[in-house]
Amino acid sequence: MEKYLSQLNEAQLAPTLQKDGPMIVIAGAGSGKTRVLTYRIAYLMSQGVDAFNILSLTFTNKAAREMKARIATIVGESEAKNLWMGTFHSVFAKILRFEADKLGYPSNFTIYDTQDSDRLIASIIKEMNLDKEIYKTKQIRSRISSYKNSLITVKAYFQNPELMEADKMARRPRLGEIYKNYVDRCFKAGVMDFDDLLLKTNELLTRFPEVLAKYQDKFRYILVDEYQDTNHSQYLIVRALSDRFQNICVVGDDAQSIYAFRGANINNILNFQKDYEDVKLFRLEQNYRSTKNIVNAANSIIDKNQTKLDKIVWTANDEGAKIKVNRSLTDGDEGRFVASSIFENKMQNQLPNSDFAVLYRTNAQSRSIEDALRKRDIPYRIYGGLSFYQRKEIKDVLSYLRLIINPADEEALKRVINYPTRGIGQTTMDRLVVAANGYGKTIFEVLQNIDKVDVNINSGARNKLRDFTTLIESFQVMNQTANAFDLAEHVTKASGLIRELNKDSTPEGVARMENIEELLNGIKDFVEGQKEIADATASLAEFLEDVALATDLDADKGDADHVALMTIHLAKGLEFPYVYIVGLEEDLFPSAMSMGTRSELEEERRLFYVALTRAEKQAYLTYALSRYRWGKLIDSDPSRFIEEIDEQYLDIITPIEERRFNPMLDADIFGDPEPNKVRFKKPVQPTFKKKGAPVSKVVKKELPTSKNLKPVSQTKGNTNLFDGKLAVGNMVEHLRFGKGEVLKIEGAGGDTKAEIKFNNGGVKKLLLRFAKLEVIG
DNA sequence: TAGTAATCACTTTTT
DNA sequence: GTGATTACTA
Repeated sequence: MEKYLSQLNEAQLAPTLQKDGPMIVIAGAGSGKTRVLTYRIAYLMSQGVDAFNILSLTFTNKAAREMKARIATIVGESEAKNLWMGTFHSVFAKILRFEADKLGYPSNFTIYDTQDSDRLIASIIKEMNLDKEIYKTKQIRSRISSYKNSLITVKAYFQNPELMEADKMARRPRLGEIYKNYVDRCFKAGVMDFDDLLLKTNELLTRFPEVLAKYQDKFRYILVDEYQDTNHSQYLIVRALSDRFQNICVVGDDAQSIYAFRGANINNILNFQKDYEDVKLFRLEQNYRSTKNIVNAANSIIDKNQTKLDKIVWTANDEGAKIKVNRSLTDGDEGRFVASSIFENKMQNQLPNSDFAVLYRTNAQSRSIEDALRKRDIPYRIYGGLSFYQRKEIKDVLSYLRLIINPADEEALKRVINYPTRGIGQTTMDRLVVAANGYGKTIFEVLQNIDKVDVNINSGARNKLRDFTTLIESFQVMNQTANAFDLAEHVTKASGLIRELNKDSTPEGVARMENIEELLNGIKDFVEGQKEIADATASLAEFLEDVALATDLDADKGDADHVALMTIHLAKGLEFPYVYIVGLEEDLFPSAMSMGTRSELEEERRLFYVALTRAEKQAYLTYALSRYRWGKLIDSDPSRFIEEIDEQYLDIITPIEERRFNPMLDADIFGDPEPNKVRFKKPVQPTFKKKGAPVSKVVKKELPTSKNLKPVSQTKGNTNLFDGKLAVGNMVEHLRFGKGEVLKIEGAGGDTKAEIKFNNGGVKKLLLRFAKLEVIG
């Protein structure tokens, strides 16, 4: 232990050795807080505290795993294993599973993700015959979510005239009813959503004093990381559990509070000292991560915020290079700048790809960066966005598995009952829902008694329903004996999922197939790791829980060498030698939706602070003068955040100036006489004739108004794919090159080349890649 | 009911 | 620029 403690500086050592009592560590960015947490836990154990009595709540499961591994090297694997470590959601899901019967839930409850919640809310709104223009699913979901996070139950809602009045004013008087129906349906389905995992934990701890006492006694030492991002519900859990022994250690940085939108309450950290008696306060202010330039620049930004704790972050590191600021014409140029800059830095300094990260405000921004990196053959990985487990094909498999574990799971059932198609249509489904609601039973129970219940379903459909029920029941039988992997593999085959996917030989279809294989491999790994657990049901349920609560970062195997692309939110807690913060434009960052109030803007500013402090050696800030947003080219101004940085830390590659028409900069690369006008205000949706027409037959048609082309398939939304790849519909807006004639098309698939003669006389050679066109000649 | 085409809704961030 | 939903047709 001694030799580890000697690695800490004085400021880090003090909180590490503070064994008992309430304490708060205000830890500036890059000040080694993870190290303090890790060593503090190891120290506690060396002082005789039993690992079983320590609860450590982290922000991601990955962080928990890494910390645990580190502790294991100090105190030994077998002891470290006994620590309770993980996110709030995963730790309390485990406890809830154990105590489920007290709250009337089955211990095999399944978890609804946001998409499941949305679908359920949408169907409730439909069943209630409400106007979906007024009752917007996502808005309703977010209302319900914030009620839950503030511990406003349905009952509390109806006892609170103010809330009801507020919803009435918002023209949604029946929101309470939707809330009630939603909660009832989840309960009946034996399902919890993300917020329930916290809400129900609170309910458990308040309603059952003996349960509270049990866990208070168990978790004698509690540590909470990223305390600035806890919401009210989490706050109450921590308070309740730590109430008896008061051995509570919270770590955080108010300057990095960036989750207010999901209910995080910055006051939790600001007021911690008022919540407990004799709170010891520690500050970690020395930054070990970044250069002086970066640290000072970051300080100069956060200074603009009014709400903050006193803290001076400093560093003894080198001065370092100034922060480079780059302006581009378009988002495409911005991507190319980032890619070539990464390329140059890599070459000059012989660096691995993993030294680089590109951070952005919104997931949608990844595309232009991706395209540019791909062109330069720089390996990258996108984190977040649509995570692996949210992909359609994966959710389909998981839904089968969920249904096996918990046949009451309504959303899982709705998802798979007719996929692959079995002739069970919307009408049948609607009647089943009506029957289930009428009998107060779950849909699956209705299915199991389909011959005894009174439903208006003809015998053909009945047979199909019976087949489906039998199929699921056979899976359930298999689940009694088989392990999760064998079962899952059997399910993908017996359900017809594999057959369905095999029909699709497009690259996307193949990718979906590979994803399923990857999922099966994941289950296999999980099973191997769970060998000691005899109960197969428990292990499948546990796998599903892990999956439901996994973050995209958790899935990172960390082996491949790639550039990381992610939102700033996801980058919290990470660090990279080279960081590119892109899209620094007004309305994008700060987001147009967060400029209404000072507190919103301050949160955006903290977000920028987080982004900048990820960089160790060099930071780049980039912005574009115009950018494609929701398919249209939009002009943009540089972000105010760039100007807020003290100039002395910046190296402006391109001057910051207001966006004005500038013939030098704005000259249209396609020779468009009216460069500032978007030619086609509304994209013309070409309609096509004759399916599967060979390329050679149709290339002479006029773009984009041609009525004579026929897309081979519509694989995604309104992207009309022509002969696999040519996106005629997109071409109109994307290149705004006006009408023209296709002279020649060479090749097919991802590398199709097309030569197009435009009506203004120009001839361009285009490369079609990933349903996008790029000018190559 | 299944399959295809058109339209909608989204873009703030996530457990 | 795209996935999801809805509308239409066979």
